[in-house]
Amino acid sequence: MTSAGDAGKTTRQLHRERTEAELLTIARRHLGEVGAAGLSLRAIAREMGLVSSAVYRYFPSRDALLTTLILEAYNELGSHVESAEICVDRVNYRGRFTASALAMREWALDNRHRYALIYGSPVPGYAAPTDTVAAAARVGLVLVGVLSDALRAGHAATLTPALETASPAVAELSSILAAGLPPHLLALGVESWTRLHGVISFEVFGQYNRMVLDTESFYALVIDEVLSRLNLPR
Amino acid sequence: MTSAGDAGKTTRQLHRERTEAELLTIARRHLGEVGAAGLSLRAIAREMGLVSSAVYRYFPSRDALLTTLILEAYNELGSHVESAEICVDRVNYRGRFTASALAMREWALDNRHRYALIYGSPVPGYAAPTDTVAAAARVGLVLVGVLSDALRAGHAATLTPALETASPAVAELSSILAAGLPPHLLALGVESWTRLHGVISFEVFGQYNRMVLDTESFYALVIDEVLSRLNLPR
DNA sequence: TGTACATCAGTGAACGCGCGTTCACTGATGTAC
DNA sequence: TGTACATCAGTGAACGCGCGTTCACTGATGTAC
Repeated sequence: MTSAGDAGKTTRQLHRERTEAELLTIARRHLGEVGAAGLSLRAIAREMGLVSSAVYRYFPSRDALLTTLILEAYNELGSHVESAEICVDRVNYRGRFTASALAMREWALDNRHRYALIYGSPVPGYAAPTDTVAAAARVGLVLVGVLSDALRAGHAATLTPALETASPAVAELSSILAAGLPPHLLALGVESWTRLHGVISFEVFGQYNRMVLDTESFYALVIDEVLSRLNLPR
Repeated sequence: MTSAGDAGKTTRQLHRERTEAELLTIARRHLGEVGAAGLSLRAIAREMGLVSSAVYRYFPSRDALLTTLILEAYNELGSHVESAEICVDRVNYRGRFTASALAMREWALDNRHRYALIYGSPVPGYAAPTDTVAAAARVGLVLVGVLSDALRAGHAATLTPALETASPAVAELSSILAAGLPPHLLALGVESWTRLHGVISFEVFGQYNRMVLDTESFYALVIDEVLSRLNLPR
């Protein structure tokens, strides 16, 4: 039970950390079963064998718990994608993009309710704090990073006239995300990310029922389409 | 208050129809204020000045009411897009596609909660009946119809090798949607639709906050990208 | 090492709320003769 | 046109449920001397 980071911690601290972790584990599972709107502090407490008010020693309110879960979901998705991408040879741009895209879908399918939590309809009555922005941007950063590296290596996507004129639409992003990437490429990156998200959300939310039979190969097809638009070298 | 279709109807029937319509109007507004998960029969009855049990004379359960609202939303979105597309000169394929795409976004922004209802996270505890499929397909049908007409006029999108081999992924659709359209074009159509949806859902659900500044021109850019992929004649 | 006090995780009862759904009923509207 | 019966929209009370949050409390753990 004791791990490296436990040194110098009191019994109380260790206990608190373990309880909080267990609380989150159960919350995560409940989220997967009933969805965000149905997530109940009392139900979580009940399952832990705690009285409902005890949960308030760990989270000041239901909203605070939700915020934690949302941040966690963004970060887990982010690191899932990051660690898939990092395994690919740096100069294999297509491979890096493909690995990222596949990791996105994989995480979404394994964590449908959590994907819904962060990308689906906003939870009624819940207002997301602004500090989720950085966590939310991680996936986008990975994709844009590939484009950025490819560009530095001399591989650029074809620019259409519309792309050049409309590019200021995503201007503000450049400061947050990827300094040095020209705005039209950034716009293309955001659009590519959106394309992947669109397919995933249609699949996860059941819109492809009785429409797209083999969602996996359809996703592969979309990746292929995106790659050829981005003109990444083979 | 009396309309053309009222002929031969009894006072009771007329009253019932008016009450049901008012019920739905209020339900629609509540949906826009609290979202699907928070929609409450009691709150609707309260606002109508009815006792809560009276609602059961009109809808056998909360789920039945939700189903009606969902069907209604699909059909309204569907006819909104259809009537935008029908106004464009038949041989102006780009115009027809653009008009449809703009109508999709327009409806979504004017009906954010209803868009969430049909395309967002599934409502917890609610199981959608299968008869929504036809209503859900209407938007897709419009887009695919444009492609189909363009093809008949001799304009076809470029096929990539991946597109040809992966095409069976959407095979079943062909029977439902557009007989006569080759599967790869159908796949491209579904992908185009998904692209539009991806952008709209990111915008409606707030993912573009602090990322895409001018969502309207970004959407225009995406339409442009999709059009050039589809190779529709100018 | 031992004692006195401070911290704080967890308790249990309570507040006040809203929800979906059932059921026996009343009284107005509709229908058959 | 008038009467007798059937239909059915709306009532009001009730059932049983779950929820988030507050609050004074107990008792174990931690800390300062």
